[in-house]
Amino acid sequence: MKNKFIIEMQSRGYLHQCTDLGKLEDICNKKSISAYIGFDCTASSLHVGSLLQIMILKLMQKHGHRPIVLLGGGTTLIGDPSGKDSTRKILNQPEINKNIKSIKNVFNKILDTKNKKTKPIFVNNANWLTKLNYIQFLRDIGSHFTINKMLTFESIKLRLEREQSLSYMEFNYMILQAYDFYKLFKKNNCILQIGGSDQWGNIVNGVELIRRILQKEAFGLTSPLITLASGAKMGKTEKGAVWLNERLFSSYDYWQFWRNTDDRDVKRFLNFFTEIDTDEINNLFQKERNINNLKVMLANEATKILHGEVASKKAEQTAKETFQEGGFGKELPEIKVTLNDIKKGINILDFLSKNQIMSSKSEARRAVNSKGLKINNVLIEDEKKIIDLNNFKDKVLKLSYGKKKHYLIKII
RNA sequence: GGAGGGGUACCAAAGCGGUCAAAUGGGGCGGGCUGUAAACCCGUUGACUUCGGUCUUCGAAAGUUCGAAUCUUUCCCCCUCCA
Repeated sequence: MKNKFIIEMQSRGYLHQCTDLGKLEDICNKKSISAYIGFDCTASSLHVGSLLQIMILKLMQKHGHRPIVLLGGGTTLIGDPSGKDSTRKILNQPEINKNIKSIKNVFNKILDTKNKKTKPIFVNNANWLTKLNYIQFLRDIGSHFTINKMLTFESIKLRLEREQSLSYMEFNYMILQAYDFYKLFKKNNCILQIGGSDQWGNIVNGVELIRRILQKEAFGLTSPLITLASGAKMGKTEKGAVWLNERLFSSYDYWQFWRNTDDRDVKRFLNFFTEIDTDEINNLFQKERNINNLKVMLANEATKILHGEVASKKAEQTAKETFQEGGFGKELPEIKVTLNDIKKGINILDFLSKNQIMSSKSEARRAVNSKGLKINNVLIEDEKKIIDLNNFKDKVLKLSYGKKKHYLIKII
């Protein structure tokens, strides 16, 4: 029997594979379930690459199910070999704990933490993994895995085929992930693990472990790998990776990231990254002639979900002022300078390289020579240009590099 | 353990004594066109510069030479084949 949650998973394009979709639907129809997704804690923030997973958790909540967010404090100590050509940098526990704390903020922003019934549960697998007894673990869990089978998994096979070294430590990752699922199944009655399509093998292992040890059925479900129309990896901008933490990637830049979506990706992204109804999205595409309006909508909605309505509005307003009116949008990145420095006058090249707008004076020089730099919308053609008080209006100056990068230089 | 091949800029890959800050392609960045899109076209892509040049780079170190990415030695790493 069809289930609303699963139907929406499908219509939004979140669903790639499931161990037993029919049965899962039956269960979802009868009761609300708990499902978990594990997240890697190698950085102090997740980036848009993880956003799809988080949106799935959000969708669960919408349909009355409870998400469990596993912050892999334990597994990050090992490093998942899936989709990696080489061993990852190994972090120590204090670093990981710091990352977990920082990453948690994002979930609290995106997910609904008010509704008691669907409030997310945060777990850290370091709590059980670091306490394991090696011999006991080998006997209880290790005995259920055969090397023969493990060698057939894509993540392992690939590394072996390419003759890239795979340490015994990494080889154990999938067992640990399977154990996580087993643990959560027992402890939190979590019957479903969700992940990206690259996690399929790891997830299935967990499902099988639960069946072997407990003779109970658990489910696995994966989301598709997001590919960009251009073929590039999602989540790169001229400012680097698109982080979800505001401290690393401002809400204005985040808005811009979505605003700059390729035409061909807009529809999919509206489904993936906003809560607009799928039918409504189809409708919009029929009615709206100007796809740019839909990009603005995408940017507004996506930013709202992560950074809130106020930030989203501000970003939209700034974009309008900056791009349509050529003005000074309030949310543009700010660079502060002292009145004294400006009175003395500062060479444009020195200014650019000292404030990290450019990585070197040579780069700054190139920018000027290729007509890429503007002050207050006026092209700078002389690399000897001195910035002084005359360039400021009300203590503010707008510096533009290319068409998309704008900065407000403020005198403090 | 034996035999061979190789490590060059963000990536791939040429160069194999001077004309090499290093061909070419991809990527990045800037410009043009446009719609803050795509495609396409042009430019650019080590640092510093008084724009004359100067300095640091071709796995690491030492050496040969007027001169080395290019030759020699040692070391480190990777790959292929044999055991």
